[in-house]
Amino acid sequence: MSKTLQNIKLAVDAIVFGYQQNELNVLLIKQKFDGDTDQWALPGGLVQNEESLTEAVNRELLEETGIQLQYLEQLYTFGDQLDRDHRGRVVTVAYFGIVNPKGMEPAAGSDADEAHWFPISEVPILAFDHTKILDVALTRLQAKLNYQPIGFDLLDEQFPFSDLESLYRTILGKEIDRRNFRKKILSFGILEETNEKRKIGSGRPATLFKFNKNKYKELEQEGFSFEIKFA
Amino acid sequence: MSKTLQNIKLAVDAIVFGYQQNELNVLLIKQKFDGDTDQWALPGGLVQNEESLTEAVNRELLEETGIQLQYLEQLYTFGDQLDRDHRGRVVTVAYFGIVNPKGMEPAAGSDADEAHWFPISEVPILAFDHTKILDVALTRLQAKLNYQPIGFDLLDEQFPFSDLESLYRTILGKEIDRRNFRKKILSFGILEETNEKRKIGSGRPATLFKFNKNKYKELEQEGFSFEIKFA
DNA sequence: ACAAAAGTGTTCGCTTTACACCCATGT
DNA sequence: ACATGGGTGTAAAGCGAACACTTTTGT
Repeated sequence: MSKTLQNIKLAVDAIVFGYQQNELNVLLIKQKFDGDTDQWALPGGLVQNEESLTEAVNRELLEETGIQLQYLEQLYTFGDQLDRDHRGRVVTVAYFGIVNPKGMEPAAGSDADEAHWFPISEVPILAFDHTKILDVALTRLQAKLNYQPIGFDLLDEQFPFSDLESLYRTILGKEIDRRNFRKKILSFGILEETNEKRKIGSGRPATLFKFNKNKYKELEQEGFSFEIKFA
Repeated sequence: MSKTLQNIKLAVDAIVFGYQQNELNVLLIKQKFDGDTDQWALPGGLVQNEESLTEAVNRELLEETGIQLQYLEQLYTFGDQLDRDHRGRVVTVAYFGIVNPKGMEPAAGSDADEAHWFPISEVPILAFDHTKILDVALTRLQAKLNYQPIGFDLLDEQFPFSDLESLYRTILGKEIDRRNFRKKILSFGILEETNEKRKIGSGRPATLFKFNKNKYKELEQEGFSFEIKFA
């Protein structure tokens, strides 16, 4: 076994989802290439020698978009397509995160010309294999919605029930029964009713709820599991 | 942004589970280090420049143990612990697979002194962070058992129902109700009853079943999902 | 005849589903 | 008064959980 020197670069990419105006959005940057046409891409870049993968992805995200997240989850490592990056062989570890984009306006950094939220339905063709990566992330997001209370991270701290409903409807792309949905979620006991109401134009004002994270963690420890099924 | 040359090595590791004599086993190799004490480790090694990750892990597995699998699934990429390998910074992509060890006796290759099946309960302390990796893989295996028909890959082509029962009991580490389990599995319609029976010593001979993979794929396409719950 | 393993149904409670009308506010 | 979105209950069906005796073989 003669060993030639390994010449593989290791990168990280971040898929950050946000939810705004009844639409699922994803954070993209405009890549500046020397002498190449600009293209939109997921934020990300090469891992540095002395940083962990988690550090790398958080750093890249901050540098390129100005956004910081509390939590990014490892999604998948893409390294089977040898020519996925024309600059040489690059294996990338993709992370995904979700955030309420309110007050999270991206500020372009040094690596990127621009950083923007794109509604999922309007995502342009992406650089490298990022379209595929986004697709994998989206599938994971949809799956997680059913067994983890991630919906709350995408909403404001206080939200009317209808926001949660339409979030599920939007991301899963199916209709859900309002009554059954509300009953189910409330039965978990992880939502707190506030005294505030939201009025928007006409219609009855909605009671605002907030997610009780401590209660959720407590229940989780007792073996409770968040789970929503839709036929 | 001054770029220093990236000096990170990329490796793959394989966690291969087998089921034998009512015990879950895992495939390990004895690592030969020059001037270092021998240690048991997961099969794996550095990715070569011109091969995909999947190719790499299959190649390493074949070289080190003589075993070939049809399917290895990506588990997780371990790269947050900078000193996980004392030979320098190594990020490893772990894959896991399951196999019926019958007729899969490991043959040690050039990289490894020996390769052996170890019952999970008797796994020694492993090299690097392989103990942790194995732990992650085990958790995943237990989870998958409940929503994918992987149990059948661990058994002989034809098996009595009791084998499947004890496989679940062993891997999940809990008791299961024989009647309910059988009812549930049979209700999926993915098992075929054969005309053969197995007798072992005393006791009523057991009808042998076989897994109908085509039927399963068909049903899956129609939206059917294999799912077993135990309280 | 006894020991050993395989095979088999029913009942109860809970969860899921389907479904339609009234309430509070703005215009 | 009407339009708009919020809020609510019940019945039927399906699923999961609990549970014990009979059958077939070897010794």
